[in-house]
Amino acid sequence: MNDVAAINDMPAVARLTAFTELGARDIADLISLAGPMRQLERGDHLCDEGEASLRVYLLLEGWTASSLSFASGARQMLKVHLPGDMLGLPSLALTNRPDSIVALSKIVVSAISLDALGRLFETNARLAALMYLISQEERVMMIDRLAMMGCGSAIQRVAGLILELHRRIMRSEPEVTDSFEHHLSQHDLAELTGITPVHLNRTLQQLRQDKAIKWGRRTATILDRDVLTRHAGLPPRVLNRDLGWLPASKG
Amino acid sequence: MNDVAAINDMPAVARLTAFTELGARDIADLISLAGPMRQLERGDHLCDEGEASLRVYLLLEGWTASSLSFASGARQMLKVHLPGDMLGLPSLALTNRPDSIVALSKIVVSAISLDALGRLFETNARLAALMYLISQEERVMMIDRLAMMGCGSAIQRVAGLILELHRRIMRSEPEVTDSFEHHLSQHDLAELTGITPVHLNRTLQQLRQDKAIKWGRRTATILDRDVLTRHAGLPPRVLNRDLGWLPASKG
DNA sequence: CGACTTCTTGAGGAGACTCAAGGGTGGTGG
DNA sequence: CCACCACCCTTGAGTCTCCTCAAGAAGTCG
Repeated sequence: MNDVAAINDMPAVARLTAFTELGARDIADLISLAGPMRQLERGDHLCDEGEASLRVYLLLEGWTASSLSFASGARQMLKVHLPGDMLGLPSLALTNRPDSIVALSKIVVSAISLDALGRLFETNARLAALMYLISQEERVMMIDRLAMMGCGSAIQRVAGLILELHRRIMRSEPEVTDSFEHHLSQHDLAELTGITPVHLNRTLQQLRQDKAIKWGRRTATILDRDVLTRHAGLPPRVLNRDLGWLPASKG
Repeated sequence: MNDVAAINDMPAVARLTAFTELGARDIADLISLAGPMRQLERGDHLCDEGEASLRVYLLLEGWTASSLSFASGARQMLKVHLPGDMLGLPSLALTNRPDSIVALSKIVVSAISLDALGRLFETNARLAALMYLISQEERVMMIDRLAMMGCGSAIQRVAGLILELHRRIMRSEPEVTDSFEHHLSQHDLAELTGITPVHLNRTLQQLRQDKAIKWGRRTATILDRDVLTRHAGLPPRVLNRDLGWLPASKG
């Protein structure tokens, strides 16, 4: 079982164990979710807005982004997904997907059938509750981004975004310290922060001049986290590991 | 049991049946979640950001809003909650609440203990999956608002917000058509849309001049939904009722 | 009636946008 | 290996939306 080996040491498991320990049975149930794998290249669309929402994916390798288009043609990039993230969950609630999912690098995803998801709720309440928690964590990330979009100057948005990215990357790749590889063009950053590419460029340069970051085409470095944090203006979010209310593990 | 009667015909149930039918057992399990009730007046804080997140609430009557403050002192209002909404769920994932919850009118809430929530996942997989779905629906609403904050002009944001509010109110109060009661000052609207009160006022007047809406202190009327929709630039979201994958109801 | 909050209106300024053009960088094919 | 092309980044100048500051009108409550 190549798939199992691939998933076992994967960020998808780490995403859950960030909250609490998993038993062998839990990990087995989690792995059993994963269906057929699929590879895509940078720029490929995994799915498009408006489509029926029949499937959910687990991102195994690479980066993707979900984005949304307005009638006017404007596009807003909603979120960058890193390995271990589930893709397309919000669509479950709707008849048609609200967003498109595009590969930002070469990626590997595993399709998850809705039936498998339904079965998980029946057979493993602890995992189900953990997935619920992850949904709430996603909501918190949206909350922070929404707040930065509403209140924030360009520099605040960019600083906040970089900090969030760095935090998430560090969680899935413990060897990463202040430097990390990324797959975002300045155009992508602009769509994520809701400012124009031109102005994003000037904003990045201001952060470079402040010696807060280095931002290269593929590598970014955080030079002064304090300056960034001060710009962002939000406290760091600490995951709750005090989860006595969760259903007990079955082993 | 006064509480039961109060909850039985409540928007909280409607929120779930918007997706699928519930059995008597499901409704009973849902009602058993509800703990002690609490009343607050407009302006009261149900909970404050930074606090430990020990409890979740179900909003039974009235309107609340969750908001978040920056180090700079700026405040962003994240969401308006209507009767039937659960309050404080995102906090479950964190040690400290990211947002404050404030009453926008006289409200009645019911506290839900985390233990009761955990038990629900063990005893009623269908309800658990439905609550998961509602979380995804909430994420979609955040997605739309995030997009409007990123791409949108002031008028676009305001139009989108009013449409969203109206849609949600109509769902919980079927007798409402184009006019509805609200509990939002212009200052609140400004914090929700991320623009200044002064500019919000001018934006409202523009919408009034276009004969798109009436916006009074307590009553709003949608005069021309098409104009609003065109301004908002997003398609309406239709809930998915094709949910064969959900665990079966136990009766 | 008076004190308060909320809404409205005006004028000037700043941040972000648009349009436009020039310079790097990486990839492809001859 | 070099030439070419496409894409991405960078920089400049002018404009517009939205913000800030400030004061006045209108509605609300005791």
